[in-house]
Amino acid sequence: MARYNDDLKQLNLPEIDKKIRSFWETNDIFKKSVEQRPVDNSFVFYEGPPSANGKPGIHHVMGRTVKDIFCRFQTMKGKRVERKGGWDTHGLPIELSVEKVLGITKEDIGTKITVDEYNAKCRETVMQYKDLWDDITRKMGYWVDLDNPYITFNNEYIESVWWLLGQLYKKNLLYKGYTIQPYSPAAGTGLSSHELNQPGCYKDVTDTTIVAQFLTKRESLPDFLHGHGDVYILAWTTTPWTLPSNTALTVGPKIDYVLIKTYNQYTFKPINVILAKALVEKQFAGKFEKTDSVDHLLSFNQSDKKIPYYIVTECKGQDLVGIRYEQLLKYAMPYQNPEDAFRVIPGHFVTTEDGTGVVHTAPTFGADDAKVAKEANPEVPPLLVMDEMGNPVPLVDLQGKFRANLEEIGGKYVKNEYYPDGEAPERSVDVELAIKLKEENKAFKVEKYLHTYPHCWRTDKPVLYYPLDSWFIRSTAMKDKMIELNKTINWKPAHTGEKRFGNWLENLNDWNLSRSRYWGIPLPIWRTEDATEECCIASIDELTIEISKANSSLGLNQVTPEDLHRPYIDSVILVSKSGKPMKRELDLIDVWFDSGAMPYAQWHYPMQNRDFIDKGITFPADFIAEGVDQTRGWFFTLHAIASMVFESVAFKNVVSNGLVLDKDGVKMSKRLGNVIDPFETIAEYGADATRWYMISNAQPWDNLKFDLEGIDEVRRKFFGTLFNTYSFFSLYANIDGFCYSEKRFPLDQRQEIDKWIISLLNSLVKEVSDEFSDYEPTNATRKIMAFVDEHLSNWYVRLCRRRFWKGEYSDDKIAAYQTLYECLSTLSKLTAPVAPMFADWLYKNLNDATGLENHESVHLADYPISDPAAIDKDLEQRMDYAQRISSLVLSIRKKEGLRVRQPLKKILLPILDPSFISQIDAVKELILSEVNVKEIEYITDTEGFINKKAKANFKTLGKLLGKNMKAGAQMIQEMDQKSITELEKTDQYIIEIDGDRYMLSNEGCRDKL
RNA sequence: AGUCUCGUAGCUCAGCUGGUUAGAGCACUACACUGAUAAUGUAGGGGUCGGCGGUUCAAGUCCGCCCGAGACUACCA
Repeated sequence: MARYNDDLKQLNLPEIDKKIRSFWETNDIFKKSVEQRPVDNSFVFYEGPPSANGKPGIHHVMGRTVKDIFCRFQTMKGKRVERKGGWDTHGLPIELSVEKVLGITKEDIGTKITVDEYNAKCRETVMQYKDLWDDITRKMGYWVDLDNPYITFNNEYIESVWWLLGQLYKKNLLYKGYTIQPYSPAAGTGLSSHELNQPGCYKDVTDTTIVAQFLTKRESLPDFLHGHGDVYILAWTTTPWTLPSNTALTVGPKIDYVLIKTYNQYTFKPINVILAKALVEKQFAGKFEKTDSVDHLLSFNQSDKKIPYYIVTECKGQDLVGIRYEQLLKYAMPYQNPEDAFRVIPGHFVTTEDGTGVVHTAPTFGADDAKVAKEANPEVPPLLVMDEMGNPVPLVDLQGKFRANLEEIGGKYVKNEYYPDGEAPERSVDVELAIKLKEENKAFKVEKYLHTYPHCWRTDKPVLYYPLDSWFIRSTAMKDKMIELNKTINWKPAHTGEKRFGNWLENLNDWNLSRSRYWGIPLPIWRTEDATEECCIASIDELTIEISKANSSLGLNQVTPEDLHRPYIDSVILVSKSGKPMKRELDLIDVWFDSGAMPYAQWHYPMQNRDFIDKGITFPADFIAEGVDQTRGWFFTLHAIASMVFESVAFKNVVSNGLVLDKDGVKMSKRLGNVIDPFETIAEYGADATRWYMISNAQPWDNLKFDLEGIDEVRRKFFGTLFNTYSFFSLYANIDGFCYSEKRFPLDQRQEIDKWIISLLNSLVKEVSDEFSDYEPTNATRKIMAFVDEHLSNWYVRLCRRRFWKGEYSDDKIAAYQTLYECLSTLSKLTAPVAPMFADWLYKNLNDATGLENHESVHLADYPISDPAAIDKDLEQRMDYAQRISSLVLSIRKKEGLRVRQPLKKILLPILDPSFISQIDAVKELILSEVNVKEIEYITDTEGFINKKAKANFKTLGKLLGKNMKAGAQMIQEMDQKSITELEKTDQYIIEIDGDRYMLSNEGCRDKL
């Protein structure tokens, strides 16, 4: 006779893990679970590819648990859920780790090591931890196809990416332009924000700051500024070396400004200066004193201790817009439209927190500056000059030196830090300029100032903000489309989509695609030397055709490279329409484009599998999940590419999970040694307990304070209880030989308590399915836990124990077995998405013994469907009464010192309405045996035992009584027995408060005993 | 600096559109059970709901400010 497996004397989750894992592998359960479902009923899931360059951490277990849960759930709901794995193989972290291993820096590439050697090393390194990843994937029970993953460095993948870029190019969404980017002159490279955010990059530095006096041109002044003599505008800078590149002053249109008469503290010349009203006291602190008398001002003498200042008039920033001024330092003029330079423009970013409320604007060295200058009408030109080659260039070169032809500052580094050791001059350019301005009556104030400033993580020297040439995607052109499409996406949690992602889209900038690196997807754009002609290659075939054109036209002998990476692709020369040679733009593309391209590139679309996308078979995704940190990363790039190329969303539902912190809420880091090793955790506690803990403890999008004791609690409390329940069942079922071979008893032939637990079970099935459908796994697990612990184990099994061991193999006993079996079997399915191994172990133990279903694994079974006919809410309610009355009685016993062992004759139960009696009668026996009492006597108010009290129903009465609510509640509380009886009978009771009469009904008062 | 999230018992978390005495689990204490026993059950103590102010008859819940934690974006004269 078939037996229920009872090998395990006590719960051993790691043991179960091992058994089930090997069962899955030998029997190909994952594959079967996917393939048994129809192709035309798919649930599309995208795997955000991890980089195998780092080791898997506990947070990866978290993220992948979320992914796994919904994929497994949908599979059991009958969907075909393909789960193609993938590897992210490009990007800076990989380059950095290679450089670390080889002990080289970027400068060495091309000298100490060739580009192809370097790239070969990257290719090799990127998969260094693949085995660890495959291992954790298996051990944590994450089902994803590891055999056919997409790999972003493959030619097919790159080709799809090129095709996408080609689409953007055709739509005129790709362009080359310059932006201000962090740049390290010492390292000769632009820095990404990722690099800038390395720890220790922001340091406190003391800089020489200048409040400069910009002399306005009289004829451009508005009327109210006339007649005061020379008027200067004050502007503050922490980077005086940018002053020669100044081309505008920016004011806040709504900010209040004042005109002040005073004297320059260095030259003592009388001056009139304009600055923000809010900053007057800050700028005129110390040496200055305010005066209301013009005479006092005029009588000022150099030997006076304090310099007086007098406020002449005030105005709004808007009134200053358009004023022109003399160039402060005349080293060079903008090569284009110099007549539009040196004027006051409006800018909304201006604040009055620091400085003067007027921003010195040098469009070549500040991102805000460049933006506001562009927005001005007419556009303010940046200070660019022509170099020997006839190219427009800023006054500072790529080494961080002023250009040679700039008089005394020519050839000098803009910061002393850039000089080789020991060669820095005593006076930095900043100081030199400060002195010069002081002497020329152009400096209002020179001060040292302490602030944080970013430094290059490699050279440890300050970063420069510098205009660099880059390729951009004109995402701003598609902004509205992206916003509109985002509104159709179901974000979990909603605020990540509405706020974080929504705000990001509202403030969208063009996407800077360029990266000047070596290991990544090359930009497929070729240009002639003079940049007048260009082409964008969208496939390998196209490249081959263009190469042969170039070969015949230019007499070359090129072949299509086997590897599309640098350096091979760099040597390809194409020919333009007019017959000129074209070279590839040397940049690589942002790796984020790689991952955003994954819906298409994973299938080598459109060169292969056209239908997958065109017919919507694998696009868009029904579901994706990743950390919140991907909001501007993967979530955005997926969305941007889908919006721009396909005018579609890329995903319909997205779960963004939070961080995994240590148990004290501190971020895990190697430095602090608070990192949890996922392998150890799973080996010790089992994958299921780990997964269940992570999901049930906090919502996936809240940060999780990861505490091993929490896993232990889940193991004991939840899995332990379920295991014990099963052990209990199998112990007696094996003795009695129950194999569910008898016909299933209809519910109405079973005991009240059987009907009850089956009713609850069906309610649970509905709730849990709804929660999973709604991407709420935490609620689902919490509901299952409550059922298992509170109802199944603590009530059903405990009260029914006797039925399992007492007497013959009777119908009642069989009914009990059937009931418990059904609960356990259903639970195995309900829990399968979260605890796939334990669930399968439980399912197989049950089903292998009874053969009731023909599935070899729970993951091939269908998710349970709630049977509404089995749900009896009245029954659920009266059992709830029974539980509560029992608890109440036990509590009274406790208070009175009457042990449960001591039988009591009867309990008195006050009854408020007659339906209550029939409800209690149905569960009477349960209560009596539970509390060891012989009988229950119902008492009603007619017998005078009950002292009734009425209580206000605040919710309904609040509207009626308004501010008299408090008094009313008090009056109701004090109602006597007669009035209460009266109220119950007539359904009305009149109270009077402050002369106002109110008529109350039963609805407004609630009986309370 | 900005945007967003969070702050409820020693710990981890529930508290729906504002409504009566703010709830679970763990831990702790006491007890019961001894045919689920390296298991199970019951009872109990424990909270000025981060702080201040406002709206309201009524605020853990709504609004403002502040404090603290975290994430992202930016680094700005």
